[in-house]
Amino acid sequence: MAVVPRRPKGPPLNALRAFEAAARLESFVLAAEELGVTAGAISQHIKALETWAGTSLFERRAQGVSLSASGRKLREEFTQAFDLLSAATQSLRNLAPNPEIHIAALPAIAQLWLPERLGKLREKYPDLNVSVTAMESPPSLARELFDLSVFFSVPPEAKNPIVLAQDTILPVCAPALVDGLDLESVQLLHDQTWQDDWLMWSEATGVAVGDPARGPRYSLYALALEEAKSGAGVLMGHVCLIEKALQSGALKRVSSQGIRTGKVLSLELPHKSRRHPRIDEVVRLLREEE
Amino acid sequence: MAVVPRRPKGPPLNALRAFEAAARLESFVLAAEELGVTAGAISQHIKALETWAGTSLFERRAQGVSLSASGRKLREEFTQAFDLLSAATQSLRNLAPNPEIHIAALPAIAQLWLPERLGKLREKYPDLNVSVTAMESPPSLARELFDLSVFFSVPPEAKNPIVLAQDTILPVCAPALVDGLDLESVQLLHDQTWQDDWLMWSEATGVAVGDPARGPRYSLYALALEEAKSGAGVLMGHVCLIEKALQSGALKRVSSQGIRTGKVLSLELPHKSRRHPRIDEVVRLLREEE
DNA sequence: TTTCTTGGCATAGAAAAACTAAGTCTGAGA
DNA sequence: TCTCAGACTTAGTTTTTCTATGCCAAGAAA
Repeated sequence: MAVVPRRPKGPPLNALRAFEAAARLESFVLAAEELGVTAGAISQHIKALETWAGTSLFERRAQGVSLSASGRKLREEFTQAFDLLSAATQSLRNLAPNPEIHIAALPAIAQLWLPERLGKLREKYPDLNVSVTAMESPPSLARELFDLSVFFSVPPEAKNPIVLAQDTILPVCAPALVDGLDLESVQLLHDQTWQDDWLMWSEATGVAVGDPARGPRYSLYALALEEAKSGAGVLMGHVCLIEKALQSGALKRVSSQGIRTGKVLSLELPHKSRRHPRIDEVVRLLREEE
Repeated sequence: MAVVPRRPKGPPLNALRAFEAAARLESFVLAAEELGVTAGAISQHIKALETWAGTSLFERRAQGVSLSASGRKLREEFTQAFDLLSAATQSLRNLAPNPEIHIAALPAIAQLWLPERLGKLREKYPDLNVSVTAMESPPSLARELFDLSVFFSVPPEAKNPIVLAQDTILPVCAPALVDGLDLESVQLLHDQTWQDDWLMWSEATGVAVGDPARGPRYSLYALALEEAKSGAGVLMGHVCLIEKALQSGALKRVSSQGIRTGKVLSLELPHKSRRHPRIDEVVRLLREEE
């Protein structure tokens, strides 16, 4: 009692941030991904915080963590605080004379859809400073420092998406393969993350394709596309991503029956108060309004 | 253009905290003190942040820094964010089974006023876990993790102070010295931070004391008090701090003319939403209501 | 003037924190 | 039963952060 220690320090800020992310996502792995570190780091942060607070924050289960009752109450407070902090940081970034425009997109979109548009953008506004980060799932724009994101989503999912295109799929292959093609026996090419494209198309059109799961899988859609161009098989093409290959004749439609997947190519922006000063120019161009 | 780097990281959180403190206090030195580090550390954080943002945040002058126009706009945002964060941290701390009660006080108060009360407190609630930190100026209770502070202040200064006592001063000395004492020639004892006590008293009472600045200075009031007890001279006594010495007879009043300094001994609490669950018991006892 | 004091800057080295990598453990589902 | 996902642990490394020191400039004081 009545010791006189040095000024008491709060817990490490990074540990608080780790807690907030883990609490919001209810997963150390997802939190780690959002913060760009390994899950082990998150685990350590949480442990440090639990030690500091003298209380346990998560209930560890073998297949994932869940917030303990006490942790749940805190989540809201911390999320609010870090949202504000993130907004302030965005303002700070926008102070710079010509701040970079950070775009987040699905790898396939980043490789196949964006480049052409960004080329035009650069032509029109040569001073803009754009960078693109590819990732599997859309970042929280309230938290991460992106100025714009382009992903596929099912419509009621996002808050205020700007719909750029419907996602329409139809099979395509190299011109050499197209004559006398038998969809029931030819190799089918798949993207890792869109494994049921073939099944969906076959069911929707009634066209028989044999085993819809046969054939090689690629971790990148752009890779599958290259393979298709060189005649490795038939790819289920997402129209908005293969426009260029169709125009140039590098790929041909195998069937004219395109179907909608129900997803849309959607563009999202952060809250108004934290938008990049020149984001409107970019959005207008991406929507092809000019 | 269109590189695909790893997930972009924001600036280090600690740098943001340093900026917030420096911006609010408009001084690296004060910010360093608040955060419990050296000024050099703050300087480095700010520089890192300025590099990250590509903009300068402070205008450096030889006798201190001032916020640049762009920095000023950000201050409010960051202060809000860190206030929230600090509140959330407080909630976290209060989750623990029996969280410590952190008291901040002026060194003199921590040494001379608190101990007796804390003794009673311990007697009445033996399970309470109290710690005391001495510091020269009152901490921001919205920011630092204190549950209660006791300082001298001039009334309109604090937001919601609980006034514990008026600050009344009068000269005291050891019993052996009191007979035939000549205030114009005896040694006067001073506390470093209350150098004008003697002048104020002399002017208010009209009693001549010779040169009011003569005699030794002590960096701690408790030290001056000990010296007075052992007969080194006459101390300007702050009544609320020397009650015990007067009661025990270790010190005698040299004059019965006490005057008010205009300051009050005041107790402050953080905002309601972040108070320690058992703070009311402590406050009641410190106010001597029970 | 000259000197002193205050507040900030730069740098090197030391200390602390954060991160990764690799292996372990556990429960769920095939 | 086997496999897998998700979390944990630990050791070692890398990165960040901090301190200590000396320096400099401008205002205050002598």
